[in-house]
Amino acid sequence: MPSSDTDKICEVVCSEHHTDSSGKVDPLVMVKAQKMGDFFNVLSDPTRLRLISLLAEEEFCVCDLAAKLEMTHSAISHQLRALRAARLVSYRKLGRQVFYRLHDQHVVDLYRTVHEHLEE
Amino acid sequence: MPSSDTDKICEVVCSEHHTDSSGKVDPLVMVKAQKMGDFFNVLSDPTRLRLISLLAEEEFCVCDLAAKLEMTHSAISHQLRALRAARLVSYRKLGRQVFYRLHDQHVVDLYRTVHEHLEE
DNA sequence: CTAATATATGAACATATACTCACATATTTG
DNA sequence: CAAATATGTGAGTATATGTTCATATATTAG
Repeated sequence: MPSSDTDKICEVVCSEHHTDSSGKVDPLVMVKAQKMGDFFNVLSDPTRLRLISLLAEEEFCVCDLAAKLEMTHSAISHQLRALRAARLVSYRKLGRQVFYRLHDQHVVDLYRTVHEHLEE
Repeated sequence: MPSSDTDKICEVVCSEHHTDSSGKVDPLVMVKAQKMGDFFNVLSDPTRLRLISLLAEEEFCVCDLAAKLEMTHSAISHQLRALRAARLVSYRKLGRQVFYRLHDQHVVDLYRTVHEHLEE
């Protein structure tokens, strides 16, 4: 809860330093901030990013993804589930294998943009 | 730990379906994946995204940011600390106030790109 | 059919984290 | 000086989450 006795807001003073009158700028509404946060959250895990880095090159089955990341099938499957829920990957079944690929190019673009940004 | 008794990897079968020989594609190395994850993690919180949405428009002091988000000064200060640590914001002191602004345009671009992407 | 393989998933556990609370620091005001 | 204001921060708590483990489902091999 905001505005307790020991936590008052400064009403007039701060705003006087602003360019416009006072409150023309509004923050992103909560529901949109939440959705945007959820999206970034999917990309905040190293394992999921490594999966994306592989799928950015070609299609892979769960088995190979687990082998390349040297992690258990279970761990990989759980993360692929998260990527599926975020609609970041698609898949096709072939026998008992399931091949995953990136859902569209947009994620790759975002991935590469940030990847380059961090090369400094 | 991978490759327990109940968690063997399929060595040959899966790779035969691939275009190239087998293992030409390598995942993002752990240390880079971690750094990239850390970066996205900063953007995964709704409060921090709302702060960024405000700072994308103009400079604000902590007091006004707290007022606009209807949150305590403490909560805002904690999140600004995270944004500072990630070098996403800069600040200048003016008397007892501290005015924050986005460190560069790159974050704004990323923010707007994803914002538009989610408008579907 | 049974056995083996490939993947999916719920529960449990350990870790990370966002907020509150209390308090510290710094600056201005009286 | 003391009081008020603006911000920063450590500790505690509640929640979220990534992995392991056990198990379930589905497909293929024998």
